[in-house]
Amino acid sequence: MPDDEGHPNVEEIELGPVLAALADPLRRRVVRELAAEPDGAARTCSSFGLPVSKATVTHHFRALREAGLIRQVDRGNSRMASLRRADIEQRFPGLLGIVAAESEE
Amino acid sequence: MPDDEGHPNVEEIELGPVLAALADPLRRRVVRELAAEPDGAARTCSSFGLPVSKATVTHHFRALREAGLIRQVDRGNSRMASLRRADIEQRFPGLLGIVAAESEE
DNA sequence: TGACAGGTACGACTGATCTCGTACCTGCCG
DNA sequence: CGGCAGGTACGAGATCAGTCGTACCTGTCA
Repeated sequence: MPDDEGHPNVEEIELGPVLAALADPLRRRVVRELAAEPDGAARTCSSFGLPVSKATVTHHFRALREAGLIRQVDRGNSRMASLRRADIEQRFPGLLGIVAAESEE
Repeated sequence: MPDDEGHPNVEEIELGPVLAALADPLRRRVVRELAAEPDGAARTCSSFGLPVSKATVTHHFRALREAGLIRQVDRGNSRMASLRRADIEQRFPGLLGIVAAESEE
């Protein structure tokens, strides 16, 4: 099963890119908010209210998607992002919990 | 209790710098090798045989030290590095296990 | 149909990061 | 003492990452 539009499949998720993606505070915030929602929840990119331009938002979501942290699917007008919770938990158990436990600053 | 020579104390260890430090494969390798040794084990910087110059080795060990991942103490001629296992485990439980579980490539 | 909102693509700028060479300091040992 | 090995400091080069503006595409909705 090949990659679907830049989404690595589970066994292709590498620790290096994942940690690099999570090194950015804005991306960590996205993951944290998604982790706080019920499993499978999907939100639009713009619903996070990131304090950067649209182009930069796209850039950050691509980083998350290519690292394998989120899945993005087109739904009509927008593109919904959801956390790949089970996949990440399978590859790196506990990692999501560490990110989710970080407090806002 | 102030920082000791660039070593943050436990409550000052932040997730961002830690993840940024671990995003580099060379630094992850150092942490992995230290994690594989008995607790408290100390090794010289050069004993890891990193495939980079001395100056670059110093750079990477500073990144690890300032993130709070290792502790470096002068011992005569050399500077011994040891993993801050308990400190990291207290702040981010499971993180070391994730890094240690990564296989060589 | 036309306007608009959500996203993407591209190019550009800026600052950080990785890398190195060189110079230098400090113990150890012959 | 003199050399050497382990590390650091500094400066430089190259590459990468975060940011933006602009242009553009695509559904939705009045």
